[in-house]
Amino acid sequence: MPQADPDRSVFRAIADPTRRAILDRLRLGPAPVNELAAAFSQSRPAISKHLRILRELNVVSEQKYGRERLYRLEPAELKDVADWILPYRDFWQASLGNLKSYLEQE
Amino acid sequence: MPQADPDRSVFRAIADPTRRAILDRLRLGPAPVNELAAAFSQSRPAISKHLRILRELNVVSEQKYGRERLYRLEPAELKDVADWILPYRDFWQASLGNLKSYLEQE
DNA sequence: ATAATACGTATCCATTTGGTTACGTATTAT
DNA sequence: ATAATACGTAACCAAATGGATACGTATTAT
Repeated sequence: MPQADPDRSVFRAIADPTRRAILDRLRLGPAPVNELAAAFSQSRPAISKHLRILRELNVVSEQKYGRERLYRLEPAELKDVADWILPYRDFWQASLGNLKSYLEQE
Repeated sequence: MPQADPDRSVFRAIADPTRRAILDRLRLGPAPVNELAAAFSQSRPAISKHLRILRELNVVSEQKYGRERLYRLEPAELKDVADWILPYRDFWQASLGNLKSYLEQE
């Protein structure tokens, strides 16, 4: 039984590098699909599919303006990622601390 | 031409919920494979495959102790996730701020 | 020496993923 | 009215993913 429940979390949204790049672009401000697609060496429908996933996982929202669709960053769900990663912070800070004291031994 | 370059980033490591759970467990301390596998309703080889991916993406390390393999969290790569998510923080804080002032208008 | 344990790996399989081209539709330009 | 633009979606496809079972090997227990 391969995979009963497909992952609906925001982690799937950011798993793909193209989708991360789209989000990075949207951080600068809303953009229509064509502008987003122009930045990648992929077909526009491919970008549309990525946008659909981002939409369904509520990481972006869409607004119709004439024949364009403005895509806008909806960062609320991304907070889940930040929340998940947070407890790990102590670990790499500890490691960096160890490295620091190791270097200072020289 | 579907996908020239497979994603080797840490984002792939944390894309799968089982792997995130493994990492969460390892935050409490190193563990042998059987203990990790016991926590999931998956076969041990399935967990071994997840561990291999986590190993290859340098999110965990393996150390042989007798016939056991101790897996340990290696959080350095996870910092990339934290670094990536960081700039988005301003956005959801802004949204929460807006909500707050909206509520205070009442 | 033999059996049991703790793994990793090989093989196989169904599903998902991420891409493509072809096409349909709403909106704007001519 | 007709053409062009800006999309979304459908159909299709190869590769990747995540699972299972079967098996091999090193280590420990008997």
